[in-house]
Amino acid sequence: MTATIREVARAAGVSVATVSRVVSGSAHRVSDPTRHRVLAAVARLGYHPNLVARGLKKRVTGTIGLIVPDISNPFFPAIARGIEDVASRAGLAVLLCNTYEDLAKERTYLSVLRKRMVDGLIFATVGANTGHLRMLRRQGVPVVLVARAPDGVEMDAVLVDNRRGAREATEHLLRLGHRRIAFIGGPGTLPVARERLAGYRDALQAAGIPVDPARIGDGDFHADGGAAVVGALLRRGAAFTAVVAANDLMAIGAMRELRRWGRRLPDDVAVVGFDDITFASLVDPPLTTVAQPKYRMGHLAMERMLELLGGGDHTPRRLVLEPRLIVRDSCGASRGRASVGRVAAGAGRRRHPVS
Amino acid sequence: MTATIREVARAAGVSVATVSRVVSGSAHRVSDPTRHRVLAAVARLGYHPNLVARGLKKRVTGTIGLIVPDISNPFFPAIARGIEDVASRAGLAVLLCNTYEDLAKERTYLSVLRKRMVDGLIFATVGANTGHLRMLRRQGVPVVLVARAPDGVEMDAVLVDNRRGAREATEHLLRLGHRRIAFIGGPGTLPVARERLAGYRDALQAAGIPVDPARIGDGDFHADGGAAVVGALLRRGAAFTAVVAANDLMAIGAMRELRRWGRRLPDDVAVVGFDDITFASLVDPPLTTVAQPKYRMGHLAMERMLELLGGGDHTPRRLVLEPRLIVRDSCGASRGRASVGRVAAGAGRRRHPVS
DNA sequence: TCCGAGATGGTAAACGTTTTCCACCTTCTA
DNA sequence: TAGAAGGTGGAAAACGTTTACCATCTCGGA
Repeated sequence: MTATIREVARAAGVSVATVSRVVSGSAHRVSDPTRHRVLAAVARLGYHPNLVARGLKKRVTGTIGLIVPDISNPFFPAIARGIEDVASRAGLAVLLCNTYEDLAKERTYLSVLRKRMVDGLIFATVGANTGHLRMLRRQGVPVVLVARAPDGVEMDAVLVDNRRGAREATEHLLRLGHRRIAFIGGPGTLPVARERLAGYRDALQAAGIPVDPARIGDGDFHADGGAAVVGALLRRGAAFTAVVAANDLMAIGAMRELRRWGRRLPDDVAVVGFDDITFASLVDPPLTTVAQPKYRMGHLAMERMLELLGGGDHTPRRLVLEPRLIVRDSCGASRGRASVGRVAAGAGRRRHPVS
Repeated sequence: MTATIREVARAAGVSVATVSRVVSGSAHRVSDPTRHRVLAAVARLGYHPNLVARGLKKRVTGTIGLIVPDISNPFFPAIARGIEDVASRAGLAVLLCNTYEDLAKERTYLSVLRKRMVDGLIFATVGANTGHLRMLRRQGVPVVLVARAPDGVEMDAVLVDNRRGAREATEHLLRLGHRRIAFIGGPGTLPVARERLAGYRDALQAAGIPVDPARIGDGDFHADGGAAVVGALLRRGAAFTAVVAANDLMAIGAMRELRRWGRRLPDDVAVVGFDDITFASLVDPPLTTVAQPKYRMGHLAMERMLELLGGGDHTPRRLVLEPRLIVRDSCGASRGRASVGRVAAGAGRRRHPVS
């Protein structure tokens, strides 16, 4: 079908070695006349080197695998773009795989991408289970984790301080005078979800407010899940004037559900999310949220991957970036109803609790 | 690093052929005792077949390439998911590449994925330029186009009737009594953008309303672009009571900008989008839009790819699906202010034109 | 007892590259 | 004029599989 290097060699009247030298631009010098004859033959036959064969010989494929849990959560495309930009500058292609938070699928993809199909692996997906990761590391496959990492495993990772982010979000609500703050968590199996829950607890405890399990629900990081948790809370008669969601998708779903129940946002209920996906600023009211430097995380993760690929220092490095609270309207702060000063002075207003 | 088939053979005391037979599950029978010895060796050494080598020999790699213009537009992840679900059931991995609407990047990726790195290619990205596509086809690479296809090129494609979708969106606005309808188009180079513009024109002309170029702006399919177009229209003093946007992202951007200018939605200006991305129903007001069957399109495209890969009938088939108007609040229809009947009877209300 | 048919498993040739040697020419220097 | 040095390009051995072909063994039937 496609021409092989052998046919080009025959057409140009040279050896395959010579053809290989001119098309792969190796250090070996080839005289100008031969080079031109080869190039002419290449053009005439429409030859493109077979990358699989090259990969077999050179032991590198020029592709890296990126495993994400859910490509329809805009958070991950944002990271992916950071990764891709760096990768494509380095001439690498990115093989993107979706696990839909399914560990079995993650394992399947892993064995598909196994060593040599891919030069390195970036995971944005891993839950608590780390067996396969350790195995990879033992086999010397370059791996970097991004956005999510299990605790206490020694691997390269680019993360955000989730606990601190959730704490700041909660503290912001506390400063605005809220005392009954609900929490929509992620799947309890995910470390990232547990960390955000911990941050929420930290803030409450620091303010001397007891953590009420009746105001905490487990979501699934999807909009519908966020709506479901809020619905359950309301049906159960839980009382809250504010909600912290463990990600923006759930926050947005929660807002939709709250509105369905006739609650005004942010007057009856304030909402804060996590991630700062593009749409956070486009929903109504614009969502106050804890921003993760998504593009930058992807960027850094891929740069680290490049180092690993280049045979640099292999002692794992954990990069923890700082999240940043972005105040928009969904928390009510911009309406100036409760000034931070007044609240800080202990004059927190009373809102009428939901339900 | 990783064990090779040769080492496994030595460890199990058999030939490489035997190992290959048991791990690749070929038709050739191997006795139970040998099979077990081999499997034991495989497990002991942590052997995984090198897919690159296998790909070289078998002439298939088990991966297909998916080239999309913009992964951060949720429209494409939705299609990707349809593709991936079918692909992964068939044991194929999907190599996803982003071109960011850049033809040069598209060409680069193409040459990276060139024959043998990938068994087939699904394009969701192609503009008017088809040279490289024809070339691919001539070389016998299975290609299927999804969501976007240049006119008059004979290739497999799964599309939506864009012209009709845009016409229906515009007609809906006309039925609601609007007479001054602006249009936010996509890049004029994209056939898909031109088709939607044509649909808008069709509707206006059928209603006997002249098409006013001053109410038409070219966007870029991004939210910011939609906002920019609306901003320019308003600054220019264009008069309109409704906007049709060539995609949801631009519609959402337009809504944001309209609000910045103090316009109430949908009372002052009605907005209709195209695509029905997830967030269309989550913004405020929920966006009336022309839904594309995204998941299904991906599904069908990948199924066609499977047929092509299976060596089935190679005469190109063009599948054109019907779009569906989804009425939400952004067009004002749900508020019942202008009944369809009254408007149809010629009693269309007058809204005060914008600016 | 012998022959043929299965069943089993080994040998070696691909697959399309890259790269290490090595050989041949020039050309320059002594 | 001989020898060295440097510039070119060819031969062939990998890379890790799969698979066509072949050899051997076992066993049942004549």
